[in-house]
Formats: sequence, structure tokens, C-alpha cells
Amino acid sequence: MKNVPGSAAGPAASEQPTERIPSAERREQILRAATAVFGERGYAQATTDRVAQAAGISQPYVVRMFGSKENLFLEVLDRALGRIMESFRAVLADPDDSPVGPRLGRAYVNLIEDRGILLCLLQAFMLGHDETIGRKARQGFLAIYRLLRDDVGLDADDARRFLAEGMLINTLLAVRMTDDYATDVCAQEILESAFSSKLDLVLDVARRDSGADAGRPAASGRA
Amino acid sequence: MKNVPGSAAGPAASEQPTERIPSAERREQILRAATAVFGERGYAQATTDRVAQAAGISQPYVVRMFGSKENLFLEVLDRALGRIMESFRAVLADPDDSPVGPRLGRAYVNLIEDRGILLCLLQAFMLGHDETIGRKARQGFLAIYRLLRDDVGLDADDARRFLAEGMLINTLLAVRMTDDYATDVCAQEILESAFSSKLDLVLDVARRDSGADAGRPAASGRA
DNA sequence: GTCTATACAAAGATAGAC
DNA sequence: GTCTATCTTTGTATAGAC
Repeated sequence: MKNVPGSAAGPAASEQPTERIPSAERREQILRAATAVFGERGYAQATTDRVAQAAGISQPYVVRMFGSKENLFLEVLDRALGRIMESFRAVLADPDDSPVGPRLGRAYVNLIEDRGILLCLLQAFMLGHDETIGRKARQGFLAIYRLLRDDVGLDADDARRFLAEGMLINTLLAVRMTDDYATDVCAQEILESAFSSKLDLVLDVARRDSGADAGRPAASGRA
Repeated sequence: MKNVPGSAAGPAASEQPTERIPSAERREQILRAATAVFGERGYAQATTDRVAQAAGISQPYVVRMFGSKENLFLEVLDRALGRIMESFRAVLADPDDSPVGPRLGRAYVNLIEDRGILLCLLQAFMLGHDETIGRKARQGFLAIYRLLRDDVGLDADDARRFLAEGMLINTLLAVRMTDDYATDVCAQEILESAFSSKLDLVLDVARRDSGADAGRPAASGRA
């Protein structure tokens, strides 16, 4: 039972044999799906087939459009880095007078709404041993560091501390610490400490994403 | 060209068809090899065959001894957590009067000599989506947190900060930031900031491990 | 622009000999 | 205690039709 074009199972006869949409749009759709899948399972455990299912298209088409799984991941990584930098720059541009640190932190956590962005970053960092991906991952890390140093104006210690908190956040998300929020006081404590005002958002998103294991189409609107 | 028992390629006719050693010892040997491989490639990308090569035995034997790859990883994770806790407890037991924080930090970084221990931990954290491994990973994380809170006596904020620095360290190791140490000032700066007095050790270990890609036997002594 | 069919490689696991 | 041979599944990628 793979992804069926216009077969039964559906509540009537409506699903066209996959809409024919412009490749640019399709690209973005696939990237979005791939980000969720790579973020959740990691590069190696993510399959092009799961990405395809999440995007609602066939596996060969995913490969066709991006050339290879590795290439797809590289584009996903690029996109994720872009979102992060963009998000930080938006904070810097905002004429708010409260301290930047916390504002950047909140902006970072807000990115969890964009499913998989943060996790893909961490997944990429885990691939340092890979010739191609590793290099790009290091570049990405350093690009963020430079932004903190040069554009935000943090000193080396503050930049390190900021990144450290970011890595902790990534880790808590990756290990799904929210699963233990309700049953373990320590889990609760560290989550509150790490996310503070953004904890509700994190818990909401975790609830939303759980069950909807990135893989098959996210229950599209039209039923 | 797999791992050959007593074939050619060797500098003479010496290598016995793999020594017959007691299973307890072999177990430890495999766990050590597996820690290096899992740490470097991650759970999914690590193959039982690479572990076997690193341990100098056949692939089926690895599976035979641990039942499955998943089980092997779980034991590796257990062992890694044990080493960390043990190492922290040793610091607490040490009648040194300098502040505990930095001493714990140095003890943590010292663990990189035990190849893969730190990385396996992070790799496990990345597997939160996995029913079995994810649960154990969360437990491990929380066990460390409790040790910091209860045994070390840190408050929630300090414990969080300590863990955050630890996650940054893990990430820097995983992404192999040391590869850029010589060529990128930012890489140099953040490595110095994150590892401070232990940077030399880190660079040494990186040099030692590079090239010796965990996979084939680590150039055993007798040539 | 998108699919079906399929070739091909990799990897985990099992059987059974030594 | 340890290996060789091998089954089986899964997953990437290609060919070619619609």
C-alpha cells in the first residue's frame, strides 16, 4: 500500500493522479518534506521514499529532481541555514530596545514551527566525518558564529554561551525530552530552564508533530 | 578484500586465523570498536561489518554475540553513560579545593581519549524518535542531570549551563571543527573558547584519530 | 512534470561447518 | 569461539512510458 494516485481508499473519487504543478513550487514542497524527514530520522535513516511520501509524490521523482539523496540533503541544509540567518537578521533589524540575547534566543526557538529546520542543522553537524556534508556543516556553523560576533557584536565568550544554549535546545528537541515532561520532574525542570517563556510553544509543537511521524502525507485539508 | 585470516598481504606468515579469546574479553573488545564506529558514523550509518573490521573479527560474529545491531548499540550506550558518570563521581570524590564546575568540565573533555564515548552519547540523543533507543537516551540524559543537581549540588540554572557547554563540546567534536583550526580564525577562536586548557589534548586526539577512520583494525602493534 | 517497473548494491541476520 | 556462505530486505538510482 504505497501512495496511490487516484485509487480507492479515498472517501470518494476526487484525488487526481497527483496535480501537475510547476517545478519551482514542487521543489519547495519536497524540500519542506525532506526537512521534516531528515530532521526526524537523520541523514542515513531517512529514505528518499519517506520524503516522497511526505511530499505526496513518487520516490523516483524525488531523486530525479535533486539528482541524489546527498544533494537533496545539501539543499535542505542550505535552506535551513538560510532560515536561521534570516531570522537572526530580522531580530537585529527590529527596533526593539530590550537586550538582543534573549530576543535572538526566542527567535531561534520560534523556528521549531518550521518543522525540522533546527533538527536538520544538528543532523548535519553530526556528519562531520562526511567529506562533502561535513565541510558544509562546518561552514554553516562558522557562518552563524560570525553573525553573532560581527553583526550582533557579541564577544567570544558570549557567542560561545549563546551557541551552547542553542546546542542544548537542539539536543533536547532531538532526544524528545518533551515526551517525559509530564512524568519526570527533572525533564520538566530542564525544559523550563532551557525554553522558559517559549516552553508552551515547544510543548504544543511536540504534541502537534507526534503521531504525525514524518513520512506519509500530513493529512491534507480536503477530506 | 575483507579481513583475511591467515592469508597473504601480511608481511610474512604469522597471523593466526584470529585468536581464540574468552568471550568476556571479546565482548569488551567489540564494545570498544563499536563505540568508535557508532560515534563516528552514527547509528544508522554504522554497519556491523565496520564494527567487525575494527574489532578484527567477522561480521556475523558481532551479530551473534550481541543478538542485533540495536542491542549492540544499547550496550555501547550503557557503557558510555557508565564511563561518564564514573568519571564525574571520581571528580567529586577527589579532595581538590578548586571549584567543581571546571574540574567536571575537564574530566568530561578527558573522555575523548576513550574514542567515541562522547560522540555515541550525542548520537543516541539524536535518536529520540526511536522507541527503544530514544527512551534509554532520555533516561541517560536525565541521569546525568540528576547527578549534577543532587550529587554535585548545582542549581537548575548552573546545571543547564553545564549541560549546554557539554552539548556544544559534543557538537564541535562531531562536526570536526578541529579540521578548520589551522585555516579559519573563527574556528580557532571558538575551539579555544570551548576547550580552553584542554584544547591541546583535543587537537592531539583529532590528529591521532584522523586517517584511522574507525572501520578497519587500528594498525595493531606487531608488524 | 510525474509515474511504474526494475536493476543493483548494501547491510543485517541465519545456518551450519570447523 | 569463530568463520564462510548465503538468504532477504531495503533503499538508491535509472529507464522509459504517459
